[in-house]
Amino acid sequence: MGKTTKRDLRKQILETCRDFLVEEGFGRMSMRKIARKVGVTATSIYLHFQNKDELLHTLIDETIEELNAHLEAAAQLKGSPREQLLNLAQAYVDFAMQNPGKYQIVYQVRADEMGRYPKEKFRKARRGYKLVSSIIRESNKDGQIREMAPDMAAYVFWAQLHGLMSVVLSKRLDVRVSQEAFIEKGLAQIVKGLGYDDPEDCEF
Amino acid sequence: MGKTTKRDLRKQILETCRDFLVEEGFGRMSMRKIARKVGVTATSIYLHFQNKDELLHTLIDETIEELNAHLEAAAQLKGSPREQLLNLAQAYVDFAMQNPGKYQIVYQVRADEMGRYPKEKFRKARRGYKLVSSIIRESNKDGQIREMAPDMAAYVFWAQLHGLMSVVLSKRLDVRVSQEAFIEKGLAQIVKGLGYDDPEDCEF
Amino acid sequence: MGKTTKRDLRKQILETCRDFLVEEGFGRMSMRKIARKVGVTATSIYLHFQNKDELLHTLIDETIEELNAHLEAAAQLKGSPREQLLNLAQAYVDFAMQNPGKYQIVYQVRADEMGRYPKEKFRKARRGYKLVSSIIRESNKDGQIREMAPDMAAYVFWAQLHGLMSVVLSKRLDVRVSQEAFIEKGLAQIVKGLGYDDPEDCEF
Amino acid sequence: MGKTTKRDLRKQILETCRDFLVEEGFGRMSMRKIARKVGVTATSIYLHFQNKDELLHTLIDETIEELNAHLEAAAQLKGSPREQLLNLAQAYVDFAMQNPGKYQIVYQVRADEMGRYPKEKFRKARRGYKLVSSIIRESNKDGQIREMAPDMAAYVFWAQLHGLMSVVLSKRLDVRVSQEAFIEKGLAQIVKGLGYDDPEDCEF
DNA sequence: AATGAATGAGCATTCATTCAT
DNA sequence: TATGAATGAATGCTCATTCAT
Repeated sequence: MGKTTKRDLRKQILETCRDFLVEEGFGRMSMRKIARKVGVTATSIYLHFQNKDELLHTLIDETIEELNAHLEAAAQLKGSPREQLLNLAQAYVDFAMQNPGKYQIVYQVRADEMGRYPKEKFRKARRGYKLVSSIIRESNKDGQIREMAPDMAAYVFWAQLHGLMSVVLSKRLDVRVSQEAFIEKGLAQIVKGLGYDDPEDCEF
Repeated sequence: MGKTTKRDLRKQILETCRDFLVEEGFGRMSMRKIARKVGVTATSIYLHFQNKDELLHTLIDETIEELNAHLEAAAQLKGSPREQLLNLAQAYVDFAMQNPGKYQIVYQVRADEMGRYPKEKFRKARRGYKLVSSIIRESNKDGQIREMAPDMAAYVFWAQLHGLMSVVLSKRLDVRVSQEAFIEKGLAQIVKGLGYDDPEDCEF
Repeated sequence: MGKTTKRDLRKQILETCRDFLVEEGFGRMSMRKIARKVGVTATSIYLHFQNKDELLHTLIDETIEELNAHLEAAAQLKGSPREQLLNLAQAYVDFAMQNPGKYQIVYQVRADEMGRYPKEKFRKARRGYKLVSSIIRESNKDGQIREMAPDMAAYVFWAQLHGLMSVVLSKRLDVRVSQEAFIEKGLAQIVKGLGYDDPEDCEF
Repeated sequence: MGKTTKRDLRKQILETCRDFLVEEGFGRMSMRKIARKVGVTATSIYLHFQNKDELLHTLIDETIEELNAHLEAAAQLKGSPREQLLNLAQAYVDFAMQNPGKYQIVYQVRADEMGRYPKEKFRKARRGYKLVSSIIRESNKDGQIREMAPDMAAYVFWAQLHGLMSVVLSKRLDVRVSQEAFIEKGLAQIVKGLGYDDPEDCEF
């Protein structure tokens, strides 16, 4: 059991790093602070990560992987195109709300603050786009919606979603407004913007 | 005129500060660097700003003011509610595209990175919400749209808009996608999400 | 008077740096040690020198300048070519014996230890060569010696002289051997090697 | 054979240590770097050497032994005293040119950089002096030269030789000057300085 | 309104070494 | 004979800030 706890130093470091990154931002995160919080010498971090950059990149990589897994799981669920879109969006929202730290690392930490993080890697985070654009294409065939630029529409879809989460997580939302209602309304407007009629809206 | 240039030290500091903030991120901005670039001693900054935080807060304050002025100017323009909304959105987009640095200071610099920036001040940035929600209310009367939660809809409107700009400015948009087309499509989906039919779409 | 002492911080740093360089070698010399010995914070050094390299280069530059001045002063003295050579050599020896630290900085600190010290600068230390080779050329005209390669002979002359000082200063000379006698004998052998007969040796 | 390679770890360490010492200087040599290059853990070095100092001292010891062996081999060669001296000098030069690293470890690495290397050990490097002084004594009997202080002359001889090699190996020799010619001329001047006439010079 | 000198705290990183395995 | 995890001290350097001038 001593083993179990000790062996997880690597994991502990990553988690503590994430905490600092989210709570204090990249600029104020430091190897020493992480070490202090974890309870080891700063030197020990270097036994697990070559340097600050590598630590950071590992963090980003693993988090992107995790988010992608979430989205892909949601993509398995069946339903009408509109439902499928909402499933995806909901998975995204859930991930963000349940792991705000992780979400912010993938989407909000400023690119240049990320040091020399290889730009292409961020593109892995784009896996979601394809899922959405293929659903839209599907809907086109059905005739349910008429979307001439499905890829672009998919980009817009994610950007809008990101806008919602960004406002919620950065705590810039008016405190008198319910987060849940805001998100629900947001999702509705987003799919409506894509051309899907709200079934309740036009029920006759 | 030697005077004129000298007198502007305060302004120069603010501008240089903004440059660093945008180009290198909060973490790498420093009083010394600002001073060096401006051509004065670091000490001199303290004659104009009590400390780093105050400098930063001033910067944010002034930038929010400027953005608000832009939006209010756009709100003066006449037109149908849909046109008015698009005018506002366009003003916002223009400001962001023409002053990406300023935009990022108001909307993207992470709250906690901003040091101890008083949270309420960010709410000044919300003046835009009211403009939008009153337009929506107007439309409701017209019967053009039927929106039961105009305030919430306004919040979503801005969040989505912010999502678009955020993706564009953080350079996470796929390079093969035209920024202009993306923004145009985005605006279209946003207003459509609010219930305004695209006049070209369903014109007969 | 407080002034006088304070203002000399730059000089103090240079001298302390030299001490460490000579006593402990480049590798063990450190900004912090210098600062501690001088009685200031390490940071203060950076008010006078941009970084460790610049401090080092300044030290080398100034020391080379000083040695050159010594040699040039000696070159003014009149006398037979042999005497002139001995004057130069003696000036060199005197400088080395009186300022062992400075001497070692110019001639013994390993080139690559010197960090990125621009190679050409070391060539300034060669000013002595020209003085010697011109004396040799002079002697050739006199017929006193017959030296077909005066430049090369000058190089050898200095190298031998450096060999002598190097042995003395690195304390590798047998302690039972008198330094003065060693140097005197050394100078004699060196000029003899150039072809100048020792006047006392073969006087009739 | 796997064994053979493994068993040589001690030797590999010594050699890698020498490489670093020569290429990067004492200051930049480190146990970790050696270990990394050799392909073992830093800890492993401690199985062969008590600490950094012992590793260093072993290196010096062995290298001095090797140089001495070279000189003694050269001392076996027959010939006139002048030839014998030149043989010795040539052996020294050859060793230095073929093993610049080893040479520098014995003669150029600064004494105090060597940590607490016991000073007396350097005296073993003096074995060459005796060889030279006995040759000079021999010449005195022949009447070929008249040298009243053979020991001192021998010291000077080696110091001059060291001066030559030092200039060559520290790359302070003007690049336009041929190393070979420089050394040849140097040797000639050195023996001439001892009183041996150059046979070609005064052959009739 | 501005400077120059100084500080103390912090940072990323490297190092020699130890210890349990 | 070797490793992996850990440490404590050190290094070069930057930073925000203060103070006397």
